[in-house]
Amino acid sequence: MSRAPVRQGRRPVNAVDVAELAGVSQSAVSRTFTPGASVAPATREKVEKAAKKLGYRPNALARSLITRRSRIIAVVMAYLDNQFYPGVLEALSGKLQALDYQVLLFTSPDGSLSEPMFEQVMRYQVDAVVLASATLSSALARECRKAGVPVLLFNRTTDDPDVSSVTGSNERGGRLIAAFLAAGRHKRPAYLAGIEISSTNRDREAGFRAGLEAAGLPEPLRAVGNYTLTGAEAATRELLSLRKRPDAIFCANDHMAIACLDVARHEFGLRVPDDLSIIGFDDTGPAQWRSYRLTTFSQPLHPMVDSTVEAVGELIEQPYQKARRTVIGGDLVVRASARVPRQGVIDVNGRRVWRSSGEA
Amino acid sequence: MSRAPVRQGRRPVNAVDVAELAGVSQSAVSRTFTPGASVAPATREKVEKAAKKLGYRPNALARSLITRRSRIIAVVMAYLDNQFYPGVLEALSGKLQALDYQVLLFTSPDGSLSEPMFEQVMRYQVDAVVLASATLSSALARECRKAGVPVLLFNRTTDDPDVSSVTGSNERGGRLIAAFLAAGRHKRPAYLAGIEISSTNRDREAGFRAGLEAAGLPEPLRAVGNYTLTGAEAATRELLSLRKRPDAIFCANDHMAIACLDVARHEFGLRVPDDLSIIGFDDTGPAQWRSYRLTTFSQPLHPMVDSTVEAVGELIEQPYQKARRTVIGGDLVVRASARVPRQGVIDVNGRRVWRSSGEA
DNA sequence: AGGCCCTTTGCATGCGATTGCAATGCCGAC
DNA sequence: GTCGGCATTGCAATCGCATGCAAAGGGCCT
Repeated sequence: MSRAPVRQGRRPVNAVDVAELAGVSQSAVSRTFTPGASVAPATREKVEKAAKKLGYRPNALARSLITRRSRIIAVVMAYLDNQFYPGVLEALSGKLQALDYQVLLFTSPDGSLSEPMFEQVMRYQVDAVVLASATLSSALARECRKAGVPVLLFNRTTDDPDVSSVTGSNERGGRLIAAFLAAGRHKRPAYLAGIEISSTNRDREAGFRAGLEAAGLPEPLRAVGNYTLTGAEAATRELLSLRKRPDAIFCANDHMAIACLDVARHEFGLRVPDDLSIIGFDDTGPAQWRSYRLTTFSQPLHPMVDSTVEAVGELIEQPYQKARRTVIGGDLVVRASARVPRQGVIDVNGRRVWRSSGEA
Repeated sequence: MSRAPVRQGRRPVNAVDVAELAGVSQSAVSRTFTPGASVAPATREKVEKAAKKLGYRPNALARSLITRRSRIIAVVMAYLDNQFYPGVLEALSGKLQALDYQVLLFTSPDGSLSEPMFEQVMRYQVDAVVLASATLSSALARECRKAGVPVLLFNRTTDDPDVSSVTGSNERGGRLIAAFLAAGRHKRPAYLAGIEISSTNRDREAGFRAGLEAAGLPEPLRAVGNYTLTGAEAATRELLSLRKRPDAIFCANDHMAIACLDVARHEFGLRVPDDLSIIGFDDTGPAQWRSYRLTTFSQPLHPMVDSTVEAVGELIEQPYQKARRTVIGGDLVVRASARVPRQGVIDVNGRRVWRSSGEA
């Protein structure tokens, strides 16, 4: 067996090499690899043959230098242990790839886009930045605008009115959950909060409180889980150790709801939903697992991602248009972790969903 | 409030602009942004002030063009719903970022590196390719070598002796699990297979069979789950519907073990581990959740990722060295999904771990 | 004061492509 | 036969930065 031919430290082949072999100019080579450029079929054929022979591939970096378009999108993520985000990442990456965009991934331990990380993002001339699960200081938002790089917030918003975002219906979800609990004759609701300053937490809680008040229920008991498993466990213990414990806990996301449910069942020996109702948010994979069967408000992955990709495309074409804030609808998916009201549960595409009487 | 200044479609600032403002040459600007270059402190200061004023950032793409190093690593992934991989991705990305490498993410629906995707990878001049959860045809491996791009297989191997890889101890893990089941007096073992052609599945099964034989147990019953949730559910139903059902199932990964456990408990009403022992592989997050408490063989994330990063670094420095195949050790972590032998369970850093008598 | 050496600086070139412009060639029409 | 027009093609400039080389500057020693 002979070893495969190896280009040991040699200069990689470029358009000039191909041009020489094909007996044409370097421009011709460039044009055969540029969709829509003017090349005679015969020329194109010669070039393609030479290119294949030499193993030539256009250098995307050099191209970006001159076109000022890298076709790279920066995606900033954290909390990949919350199943919601791997799903987002997979969908986002797949859809961007289909449009011939590449994803440059940045992960941030604490969920914030740090200054040095931001600097790297900018150096790579990305065409846009998608921030999922990362807080963006308004200083950095301004930096981006200054540099002409569109930014899109995924699953969070900010006060800055010039920053576009795509989110689920956090406020409405919280409100609906309150109504659902009220309809299920719960008396002592609790809220298990995520990261206090996050917009998702703020909006879900605001909706929940508004809904409780509208239903004539008391203010919720409250503990903070910071969107982490251990945080949620501790918060659950706190709530369930109360003299008068809650009969329902709305957890600000599924990730925490799972921890909450496990603690309730296995540490406190409670039956769910007989002794305690637990509701989540997101409808991630594990929410559907047989051991949990969470009742939860869904954030539909694909619509959210589709909308994100669309918005990114528009922002790249027209960087300075008005910010667009897209809110994607969701449903209160009824499974087995919360007591079910007598009325309002309907069937939608094989899923059980709850609609309050006030809604269509 | 005045709007932030916006560089509407204007040329971004480059090193020449900075040089002019600072009253130095463009080379000086380049040097102050190149670690280790020779610049007088006074010059550096002038340049830095000018750069800050103009909001200058070096163009990494232009730099790559000349240095022939993009500092971009392509990472190819699939199956992000198996929690093992998001963890890998997060760790890998974090560690590469710390070394000033960027991650260009490619996701592949079916886990294989397709031809057009490969083409994109190559066009972006990545310094190396890490394939996790993707099969690499040996044709493509040869292409990479030809182009001088190092490839590293994560959690899989290939027959090609020239391709480096980092894996867990699949064979040993399978063998140890067999010994563990034998020590626990199980009589009818079963194997729930992953993707048949994957190296992980092959090695785990080979080890398992060897171990069973060594222990004098019969060949395992067998069904295929293809590393998917629904596949594993179906496979479990198949196994548990057998006239003489198994008393232990080794699932080729945790992802499937969870589906297996749920089906056993909730569809067949079996008590685990009293009626049936279930063992997984990977020790991912959900394996530790209270509802599952899987006994499983661990693939230690950080050692595996560290080794990967190290190997990538070496391959970039010395692309044509001999392939290195690293195998990272793991432990049989004892939790509650399998009957525990009387002997051999010891405590390691607060984790219960099983050691066969044949081992150190 | 002169010479030597080391540090710092600028000049100029090149990395691999895209693209406006002008030149070329070929075609049919008159 | 000549010319207009269109499709192709090549030339050359350009994108933003790195870097070899030579020149300049400064400090120190004799």
